[in-house]
Amino acid sequence: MQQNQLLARLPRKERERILARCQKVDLVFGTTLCEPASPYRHIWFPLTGFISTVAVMDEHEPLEIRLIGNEGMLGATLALGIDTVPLRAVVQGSGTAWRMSAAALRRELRECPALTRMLKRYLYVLGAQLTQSTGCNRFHEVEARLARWLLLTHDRAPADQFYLTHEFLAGMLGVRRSGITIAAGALQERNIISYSRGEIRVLDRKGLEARSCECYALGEDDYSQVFGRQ
Amino acid sequence: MQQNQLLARLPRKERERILARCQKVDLVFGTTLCEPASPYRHIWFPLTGFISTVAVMDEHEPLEIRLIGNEGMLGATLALGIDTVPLRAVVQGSGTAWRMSAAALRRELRECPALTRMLKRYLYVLGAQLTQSTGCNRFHEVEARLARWLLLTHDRAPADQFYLTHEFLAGMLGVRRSGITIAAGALQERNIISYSRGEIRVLDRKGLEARSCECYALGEDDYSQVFGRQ
DNA sequence: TATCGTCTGTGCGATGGGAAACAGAAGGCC
DNA sequence: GGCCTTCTGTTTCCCATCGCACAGACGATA
Repeated sequence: MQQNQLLARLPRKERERILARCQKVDLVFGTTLCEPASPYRHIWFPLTGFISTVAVMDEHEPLEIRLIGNEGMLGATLALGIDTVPLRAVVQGSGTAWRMSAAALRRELRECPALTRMLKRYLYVLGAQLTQSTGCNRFHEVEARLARWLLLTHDRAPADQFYLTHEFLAGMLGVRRSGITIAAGALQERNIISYSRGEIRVLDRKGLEARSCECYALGEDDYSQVFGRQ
Repeated sequence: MQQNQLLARLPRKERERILARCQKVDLVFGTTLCEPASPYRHIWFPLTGFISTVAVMDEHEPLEIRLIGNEGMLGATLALGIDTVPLRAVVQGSGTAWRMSAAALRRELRECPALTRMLKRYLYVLGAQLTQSTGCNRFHEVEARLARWLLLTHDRAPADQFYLTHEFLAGMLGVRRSGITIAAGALQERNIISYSRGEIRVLDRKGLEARSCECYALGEDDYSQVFGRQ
């Protein structure tokens, strides 16, 4: 089983120390892990599951802000010394994760500089990706944004296939359900994906990259520039 | 002249220590202070001037990400241990600022926990506001976003009047120039603002707040919840 | 006073997407 | 097999905004 990539980048000693404070838990699709404005109780390092954070807007469906898979973690803002959850977090793909209490994380942040350093770098990348998304939401069309989003999901999912209804995708991207039907239909037409009743399968990863906006690639670059390739 | 609000929140001793490392400089409208991907050479705490950070997008005018006035600073990401400038920064309103070398900031971050603590809080607020903007760009209409943007500018400008052409505003909000003409015309119609050849005057602050989307108020709330009122 | 550049007002067709509704298709359940 | 729910395909109408173009207005400068 693949390790969480943030933990994998810690020196062995620190990693073991952190893992000793973690429990392995199941992430169950649809579970809400935390609600904004409440204090963090736990933080998560996904392994095979993945989590989505969403902004709850007045008069709109919640809008997806980012996806967290084994490349990242939920709860990094604790490293800023503020305990309040900024966004709702919901399990997007079932699987496993390491979970740690917020109190333990705070303790480890005090005593483990390598962890602090890593979380700070991660926060920098988050900021960059958030910025990217701001522009993406403003300028890019549904099909390109859908392609980007499917790529992000594909990277984090353990298989080429995952469960996502049009309705759900529409909520995430902040567009109409039928807008997704059109865009997804166009991708299916080109044999880039196939889907049926929520089961989406990525057939042509390169094709998906070609139909996506540049925001996908730029976000990946940000991550690997800060953390180094693999 | 009013102090920078972040510095004002430091304990007196630390503040004086920081100020001893700063020079007072003029911010000149239109000057580019830093370009993305280069290392920070200086950081700025605006006093009467204000700075805008913009994301440079392929195939689009740069999109404004945030405005920095005396409530904030440029260069906070240095507290994350990464020296690279994430966004282009341009002077938006002439005035003054405290400027400090990046090297001095790094030194002070090591030796002054109160400064570190403050910058981390500030970064948290930035993240929250960035999130807000993502949704705002996605859902809200030009007039509401314009009103929000004028409020942000009004808060940071030393007077009720400032220089902003429609062309410029259009670039900031990522819309057509004539879209601004329409929206600004509607605000002028209601005697909320007046303008002529780039000189915009806020006549009715409350009215502007009423026409703005909720994002303005939410962003202010984030700031004051983290830092406390006044 | 004449000229020029900048800034603003306005009008046109085109378009991506929003809102709502409905029909068909595929599974699950009895 | 029959029924119901969920998911998807599609249509119609509508609107905000785009892209573009052009005209008017104002200020500066000669």
